[in-house]
Amino acid sequence: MTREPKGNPVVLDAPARAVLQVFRAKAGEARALDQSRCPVRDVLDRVGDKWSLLILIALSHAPHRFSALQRAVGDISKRMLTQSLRNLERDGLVSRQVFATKPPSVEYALTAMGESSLVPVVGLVGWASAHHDAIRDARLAFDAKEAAMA
Amino acid sequence: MTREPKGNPVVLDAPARAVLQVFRAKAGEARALDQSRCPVRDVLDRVGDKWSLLILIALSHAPHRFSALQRAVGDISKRMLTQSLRNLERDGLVSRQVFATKPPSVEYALTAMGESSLVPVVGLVGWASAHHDAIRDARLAFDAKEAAMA
DNA sequence: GGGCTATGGTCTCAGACGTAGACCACCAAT
DNA sequence: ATTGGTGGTCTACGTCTGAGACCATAGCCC
Repeated sequence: MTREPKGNPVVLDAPARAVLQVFRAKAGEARALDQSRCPVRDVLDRVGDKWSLLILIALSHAPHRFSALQRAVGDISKRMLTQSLRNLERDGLVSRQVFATKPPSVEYALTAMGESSLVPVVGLVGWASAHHDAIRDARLAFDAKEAAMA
Repeated sequence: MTREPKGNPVVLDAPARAVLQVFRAKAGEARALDQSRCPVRDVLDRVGDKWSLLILIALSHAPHRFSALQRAVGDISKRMLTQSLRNLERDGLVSRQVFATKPPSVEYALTAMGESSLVPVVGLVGWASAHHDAIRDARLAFDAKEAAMA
């Protein structure tokens, strides 16, 4: 026992499993070849970045200028906004265009690739919003159990 | 020009856009109500964590013991592994089971919710692996342009 | 003119956070 | 007795983040 095969149905469909297999293969191969230079992992690092997703989502609505973007995201510092935008621009997800107005303004917009990244992102957001109640409950239960321990 | 409406076709389908709308609504409402306590955002924080995704993916193959997990992920420190596992467990994505063997062993496995999280995760991984060539090229181009500036 | 706004950033500094590695207690095999 | 393997914790160090000052420029108001 303690090892009973769980009865819950497989959640992943065939294409999802296929993608996972591809990922495992790439991860393994990359690790074998060149430790820590797995391409999928570094892309994930960027997408997984706290601010990048938020910026992408803000830009999904419309192009934004620097300070409009800062206001849209809410609690991001200029420093991190600059840095995240640089990374996003470097990765080709966001375009930067300077307008030679008196105080020069800069407009950031999603590129085609940036827009395409929204597809998996909304998947994630959808999952998150579908499960955040369950997660909150799990956290409460966990914290209660932990408090009981102490 | 510099402002021509881009001709690229809309990438998001209707359900995706709907999810995005929901996210924007939640984000806005949460920010209005209680700055920085947006539920979607904190779930995203966890999923977006560098190690959580890797752990989830490792566990998707089979349950792992602590040190097996560390070997599977590769370059994670015990400290971060412990911490990430605690968070994942707290959120109800991963279960922890202790076996009273002579050196007690601990087995971590995905819960049903953890498995369900793989669906959006593979979406992300799929996107990443589909685009990492383009991203690598974009980075090269960006770095070259930057070097030319200097 | 002096101060205020707003533009897009950069710079600095303190503090939070991640990492590597030692260490612990236990047991089996050598 | 040493070595290795179990799951962690603890500490010391270094990196990264966030808040805010600062820059140059051009209105605007008084």
